[in-house]
Amino acid sequence: MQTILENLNPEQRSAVTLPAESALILAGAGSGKTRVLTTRIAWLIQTGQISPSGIMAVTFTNKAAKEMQARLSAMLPINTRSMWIGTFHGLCNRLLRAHFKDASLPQTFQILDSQDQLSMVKRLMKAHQIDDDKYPPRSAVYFINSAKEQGLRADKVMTYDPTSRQLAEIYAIYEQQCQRDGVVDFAELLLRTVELLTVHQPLREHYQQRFRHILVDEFQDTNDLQYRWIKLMAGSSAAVLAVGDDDQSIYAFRGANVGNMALFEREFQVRHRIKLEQNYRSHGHILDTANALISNNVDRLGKNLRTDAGKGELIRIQEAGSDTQEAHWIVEQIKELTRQGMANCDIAVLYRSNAQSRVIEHALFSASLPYRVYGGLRFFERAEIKHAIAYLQLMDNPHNDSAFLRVMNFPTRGIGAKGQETLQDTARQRSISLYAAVPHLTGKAGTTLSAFVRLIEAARFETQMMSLPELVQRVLEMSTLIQHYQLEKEGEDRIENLEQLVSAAALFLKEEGFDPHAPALLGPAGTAMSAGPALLQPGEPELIEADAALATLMSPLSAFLSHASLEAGDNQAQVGQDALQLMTVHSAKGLEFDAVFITGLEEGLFPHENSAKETGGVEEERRLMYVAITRARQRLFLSFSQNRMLHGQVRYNTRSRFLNELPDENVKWLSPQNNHSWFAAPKSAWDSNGNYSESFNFQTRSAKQPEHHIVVANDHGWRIGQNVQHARFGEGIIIKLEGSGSQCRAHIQFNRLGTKVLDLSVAKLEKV
DNA sequence: GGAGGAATGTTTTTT
DNA sequence: ACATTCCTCC
Repeated sequence: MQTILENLNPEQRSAVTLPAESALILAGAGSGKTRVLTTRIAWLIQTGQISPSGIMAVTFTNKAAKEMQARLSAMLPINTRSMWIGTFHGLCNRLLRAHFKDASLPQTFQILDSQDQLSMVKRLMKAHQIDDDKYPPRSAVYFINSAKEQGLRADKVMTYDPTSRQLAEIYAIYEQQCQRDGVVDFAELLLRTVELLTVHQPLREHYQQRFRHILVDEFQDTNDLQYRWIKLMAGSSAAVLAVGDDDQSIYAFRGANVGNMALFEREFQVRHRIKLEQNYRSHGHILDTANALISNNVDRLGKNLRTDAGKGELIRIQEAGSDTQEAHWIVEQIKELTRQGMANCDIAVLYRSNAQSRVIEHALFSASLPYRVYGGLRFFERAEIKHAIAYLQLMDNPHNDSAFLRVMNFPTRGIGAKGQETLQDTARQRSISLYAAVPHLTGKAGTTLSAFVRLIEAARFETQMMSLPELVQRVLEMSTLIQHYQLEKEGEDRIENLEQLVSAAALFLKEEGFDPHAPALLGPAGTAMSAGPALLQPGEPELIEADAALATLMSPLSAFLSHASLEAGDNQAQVGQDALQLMTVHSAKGLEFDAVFITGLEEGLFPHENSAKETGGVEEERRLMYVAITRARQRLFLSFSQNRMLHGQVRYNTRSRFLNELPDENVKWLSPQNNHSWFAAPKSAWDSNGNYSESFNFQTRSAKQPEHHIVVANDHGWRIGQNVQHARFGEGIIIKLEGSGSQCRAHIQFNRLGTKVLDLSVAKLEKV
């Protein structure tokens, strides 16, 4: 035991050896958070306080869960597969599989990913003749997901105007359809589990007694529903160890609620709050900079990183004339770093939004520097893979209409739009799935669709004794997907991907501990999995607890399909041996590099202009900047550009307010500072709530701008952030200016009427 | 059913 | 600017 506690600093050690009660660990960037989490688990087991089955550890990403498992098995000779370590969604999936009857789900329920969810909503809106201009499907999806995150079903959503009533109606229709199809979306996995545990006392008490220790990673990123789930699983006696960093909360835009940290302290009667402030990653100048920047935020739980490493190099700041020049400067700096012996893969170029990568990529490519861009399509999101998966889904659960629609005519088999419509009408009239509606059709559509149904049935019959990889292989043949892509001009890659699906299936079996030869369609007891209608009677209280191993809960096929939805696979970007790393600041969270470039530090870009409209938006941007800075171990380079091409137009931006928040003694300006009073925002103009600062950016239509010439005065005298009064619209604030000369428009956020775009030569505005 | 042109919407992202 | 999706026409 001594060994695992060795080399921990006092803070880490006290976190690892906390008594069995709930506690909050404020883990700063680079403070050894994962190490503390895994060592805590190992210590609990090794000291005999708990058996592995009494522990649950929750993360947000599969990557984090895997890393935790890997580190644990390196520390302890235990089988981590049998432990409850996983993502929120993965663990809820397990619970629902074990108690599908009590959750009113079919045994083979399937998981919709975001794409599927959106197309389902689109489809339903069309079928119910709901105007998708007035109610964009995206916002309907957003409405549904946020309602679910608040724990609200369609009949419980507050409606106060025609719009919300319509959205609630869409939600209700969607909910019904999901239940009929036997599918659940991501939010539903959580909500179903929360409802199940709320309603089902014996089940709830069972798990509350089982898990004596619950550990939650990245607690600042939890949403309200996830918090409720943790609370239900913990009950009154489990010890919850919440690990997080409020300064790294950058996901409020998708429902994360930092407030959960404070709420947790109150509701779980937390007596121990431990701060991990010793940083093992960055040199002094970098940390000082990060600390100074983040101190501009109010309402922090409070934390200051320190390091034993030396001050290191000053942070370099470069002002470029244009985005192209910025990219060239980056190339030069990278060349110098690699000349000094730094590996490409230890250097990262970060940006606020993906659109910025293009120019940088171009410069790197021209300089023949190897790079890898993160983000983009992942394996299971590729169209050809989604098609193959849809066939597999139909074999597992033929009532999945989304899957049916995706492939009933792919590859094309002569089922036109009309036939599809007839089928959908029939199904809707009878309240049955498309699959079940096929026998009711007559005519040509009926014949071709029956053939399709027979294909699925034949596939099920033929493969009933096959292992999963064999089954996948056979389905690729029977569906004629491979054949189809062979005829396509550029189908090579797609065929390669489809073949990779077979090996992905084999790898999956191995990783999850399935018998590699077990029939893929049969459930754990060797029984056929029921793909029956979703309307199941709640069974008797079943206290057969969910085993952590998927192999005991699902057929290999069902398990593989959940895996495909829950873990979309790697971003299969350019895989270079020793490549530079390009990514957004968001995706850099949790990573670290010897040298980091943070680019595009301009008002409107970083902080992003949209953030000014949201409450706390600029604070979140500042945390994002904090995350970016703390990725760097030795060298940090910051850059901004006087103009850049965005959305096909040249934009003129002022430098980011964040640059001015960095202490002079930690930075070195490489370019002479441009100090036009209206060009660089004076320090005094910033407001830590961030609502506002002096800056301007406006767009012009001229296609080619001289690269270094930038000074275009805002001749109309208006500034972003100016409070204004309009005769009809009342008071507001200018949030954006565009155009120049006589064609200048201002975007104004009015206090009462929302945002309007006004022509400055026409509108009568007064400064307030 | 597929090619090709118009319309559209561009912050961040995991599950 | 550029990618994606929609829509029309053969």
